[in-house]
Amino acid sequence: MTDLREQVLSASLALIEEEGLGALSLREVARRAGVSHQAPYHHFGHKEAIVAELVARGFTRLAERLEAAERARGTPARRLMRAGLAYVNFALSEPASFRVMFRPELVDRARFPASGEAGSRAYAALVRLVTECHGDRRAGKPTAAGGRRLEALVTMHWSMVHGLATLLI
Amino acid sequence: MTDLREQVLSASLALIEEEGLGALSLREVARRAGVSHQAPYHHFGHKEAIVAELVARGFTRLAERLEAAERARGTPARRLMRAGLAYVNFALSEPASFRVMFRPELVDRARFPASGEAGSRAYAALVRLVTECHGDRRAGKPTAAGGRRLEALVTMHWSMVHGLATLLI
DNA sequence: CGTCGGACTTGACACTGTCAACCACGCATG
DNA sequence: CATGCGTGGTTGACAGTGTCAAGTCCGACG
Repeated sequence: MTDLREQVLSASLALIEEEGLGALSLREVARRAGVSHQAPYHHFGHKEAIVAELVARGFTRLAERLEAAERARGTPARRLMRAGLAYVNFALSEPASFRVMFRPELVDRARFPASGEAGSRAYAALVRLVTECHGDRRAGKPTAAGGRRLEALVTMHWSMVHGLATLLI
Repeated sequence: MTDLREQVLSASLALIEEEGLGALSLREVARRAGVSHQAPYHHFGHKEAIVAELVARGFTRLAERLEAAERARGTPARRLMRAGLAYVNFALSEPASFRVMFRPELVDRARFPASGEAGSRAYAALVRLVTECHGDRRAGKPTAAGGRRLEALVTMHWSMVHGLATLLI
């Protein structure tokens, strides 16, 4: 009724959740919002812009959850564990957002910088968590030499928890 | 010219490689093969069937590479490492296949069992490699109790190498 | 010779994203 | 007060898509 923009976004998310990402159609979304097929287009310009906004908001919410885990009490390892759980929980509670977020070819991050920034924010939280955790802990097997070892560690953790989340949904 | 079926498959792969997965269109493929827009349809029935065949062939080639790594000489750990390299190399040498293979919602594995079987074959090779490797090696941190520990280990390795491969392309 | 089946074509349909022009209304300004 | 204008909305069109239906061609086989 009131704020069509929000209505379009939530209808898109619902549609993705119900019928899969391929079924996301501006016209169907408009139909669900009870509005003509060009009304959403007036708010967003391209279909890509809708997806970009969904991605940006999703990453923002994910970043918030990770940052909350960061502020939790306990050892660094415990905080990292909490963040991993938060990641998986996010994927389970918002599968539509999660799926759309990790489909980089859907939205050109150069043209929609907000999406990229939100993603970077979540990634930065993960980097902090891992560095903090491995500052006083030795790594299991020293993957490689040089300063890129940290990056490799982050990739390792991220890949593991992301793979798990993907398998669960 | 001769075998339209093969021509359609390779044209599809080329199209995905050039313009991304979203641009895969039966009609464009037909155009490239210099044939009417219904000729491919006659060979495959649905668009999904083309993708399913691409997926099945991709997984078969990946499985072959993993099995080759399995037969290599050296310690189990070395063989596992070789398999990981083979995995990443596959992703880099056939990025179009790789991308289409790990998009489960594109092809319904119940309706196209060949795709699922090829995937299982690759997964089975990975399971053998990991079990062989961790039979005489202790795990770094015992993730959980019960017989599902092996499965968790496989997921861990697979997620790591898959995440790496995804990041590289 | 006939006919039969597979490979292929042409033509249509509903659907999509997007462009263009048009309408209604609230609001600041001449 | 009238005027113009931007904002949110509409209808109508266009090219492109996947898919269905019917027709055409041609070689193999009775």
